[in-house]
Amino acid sequence: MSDSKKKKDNVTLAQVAELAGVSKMTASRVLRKASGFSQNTHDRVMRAVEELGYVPNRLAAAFGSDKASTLIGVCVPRLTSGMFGSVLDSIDHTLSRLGYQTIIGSHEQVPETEEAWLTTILSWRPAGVILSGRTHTPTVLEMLRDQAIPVVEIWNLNTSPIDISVGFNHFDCGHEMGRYMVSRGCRNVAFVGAEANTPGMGMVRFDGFMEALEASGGHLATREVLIDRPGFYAGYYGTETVLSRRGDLDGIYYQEDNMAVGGLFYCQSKGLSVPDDISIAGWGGMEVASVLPKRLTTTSVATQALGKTAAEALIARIRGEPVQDVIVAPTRLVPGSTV
Amino acid sequence: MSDSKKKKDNVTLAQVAELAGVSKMTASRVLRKASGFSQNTHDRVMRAVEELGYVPNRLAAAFGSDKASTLIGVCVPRLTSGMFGSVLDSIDHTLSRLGYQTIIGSHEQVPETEEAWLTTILSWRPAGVILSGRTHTPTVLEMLRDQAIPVVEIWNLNTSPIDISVGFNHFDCGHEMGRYMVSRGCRNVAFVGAEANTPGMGMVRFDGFMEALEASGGHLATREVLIDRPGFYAGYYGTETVLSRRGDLDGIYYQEDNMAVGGLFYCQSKGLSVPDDISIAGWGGMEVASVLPKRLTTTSVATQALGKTAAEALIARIRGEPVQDVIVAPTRLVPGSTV
DNA sequence: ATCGAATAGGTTACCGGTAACGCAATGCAT
DNA sequence: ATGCATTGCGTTACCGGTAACCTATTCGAT
Repeated sequence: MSDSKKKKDNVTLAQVAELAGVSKMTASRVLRKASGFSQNTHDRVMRAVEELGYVPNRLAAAFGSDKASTLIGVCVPRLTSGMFGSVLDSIDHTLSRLGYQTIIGSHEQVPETEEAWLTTILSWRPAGVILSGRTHTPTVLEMLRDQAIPVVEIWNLNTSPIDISVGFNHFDCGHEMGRYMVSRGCRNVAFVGAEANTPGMGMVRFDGFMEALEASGGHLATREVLIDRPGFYAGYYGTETVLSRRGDLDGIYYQEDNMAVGGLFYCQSKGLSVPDDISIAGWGGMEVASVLPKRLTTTSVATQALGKTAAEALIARIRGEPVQDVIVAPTRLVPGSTV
Repeated sequence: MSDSKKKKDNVTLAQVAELAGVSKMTASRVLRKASGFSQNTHDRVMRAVEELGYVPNRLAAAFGSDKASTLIGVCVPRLTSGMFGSVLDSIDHTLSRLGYQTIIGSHEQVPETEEAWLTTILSWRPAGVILSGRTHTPTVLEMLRDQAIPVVEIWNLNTSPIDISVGFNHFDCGHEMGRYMVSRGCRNVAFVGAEANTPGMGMVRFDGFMEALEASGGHLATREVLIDRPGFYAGYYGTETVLSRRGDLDGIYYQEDNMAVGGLFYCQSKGLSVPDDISIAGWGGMEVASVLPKRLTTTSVATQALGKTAAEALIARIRGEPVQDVIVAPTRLVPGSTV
């Protein structure tokens, strides 16, 4: 149908302009919906675009103007996690709806990996970046300052953000769960976490948890933070460890739900009754928590809302609209039947 | 420390060249590790880069040469799935290691969404794209042909790919599981799937499963394909449906593991014994399958290998190295204790 | 009728790299 | 000593848009 050979030479704006009988600049104005053209001109340009099958070259646009970039860098701890997957999904949908494209990266909780990623991404002159966590290398801070680029830090609440922060209050999550577990009769509890070498926000929840325990009469009997990534396995084996260490536990708080589920199955395999013999609580409100024979007691977190809010805040800042600097994404303790 | 003001004017290659006492072109050659410079020149340029803190502008490079783009577009069905998350993670790591950046998108199994994404992405003149599934709109095919851009289709095996295909043999997966279930005594089985409106590869597995059933003496009693996305919930309620429809089932094959786990819990809640009363099998080899009280019978699939292979094949093609057109990623039936 | 502002559109220069080409100096075989 | 290939490096043009600036027309108000 079309006259495409091996590799069709891309149609340029100049060709569109020529066919429409206007200058490049006018065609550019029409396509960017800027002002300064008549309805008649608009129609002629659009017809030419249609006829030639013009595909704009954003590379050229972004290069020529440095305001025209619609690239957003997003760096999360890992892509394999359902939680971050959900956040990323939400970010990408929102950005895409607003006309931006997402370049991703994962830092695996290592600040130097984030730095390497940022160095590369900045060479694409993105319109903004979304980082996660609040641990950044000095170089990262310096680069972001030098580029004066909009930044959103997500996941954790950060009261003095680089630019904008949208996150959960992990401390409060842990605190609330601590109080709840004590109120349900837990006295001798353990914490099971993961990623000991590169602690993420799980440790902040632990801090809140500890504070609540101490304030309300509970006691941290032991804790086990595995080197592995959080997940079912880690929860399973972490539970084995803490139980073998202390036989008198009456509750375990896990870094997140998958670990809690792993723990739940471990307890089940040992004939321990939950919550009669031992209570179990997680964090995240992952889907699996709700189809278990016993609904897992957990903190449900709004990952979709977090992503959407973060993306919208970033674009608002890019467009120069007013934005709140610190936004707390909602979390909610959901009592199940495991505490 | 540095003299950064509000917004540091970016250091350009010209400044680097001037400081090194060479021409822009020579500096460019050094940085691209092209040939045509002496060791002495190389050192001087590198010292100038160091001193000025030069950050290359890939936008300009990619724009000026159209061979220099290191942007790769990757479009998956969804980002929230652990399986696709794992593939994406693997792709991103591999691309990053090879010096490329990943722009993502998700199409939710709707070809038109993929088309819209591709249109946008092509305006960035990427070095290549990775798509998933084999359902593409005619416009997508035309655009890819016109741009003559390297393409890898992942996830499903495709014997006549647009360019390169790296995928699982879903048909064989289903076929193998069908034979296995019959060999373990299943006769009257059901299939529970998801995404009825936009079927993905789960349906191909079903086709293979059916063929095996018919060939080996089994019988498909009923099937339920939910509108929802695959997941624990969908599996739970899908199981309720097929069991209420047919009380005489002795086996259920699920589109994937999370659904199977949901089904397992449903059976458990109804006092059905697995596998004595009913057998359950999934697909995917997700982590949760191995910490369950009963190890789920499933097909383990190499998502990491799939991603890595796909990324490597794409880059090889971009670099003009020889590549196999059709690559099958390994899958393996893993007997558990649920069949 | 006159004037200033608003509107429509063109011209020029430039963003920061890279490809293509050219040329001098060097090395090596005859 | 001569011829020729190789190496090292500079010059020029260009990629495809956009910003900044400028001109000509139109229009309403005085």
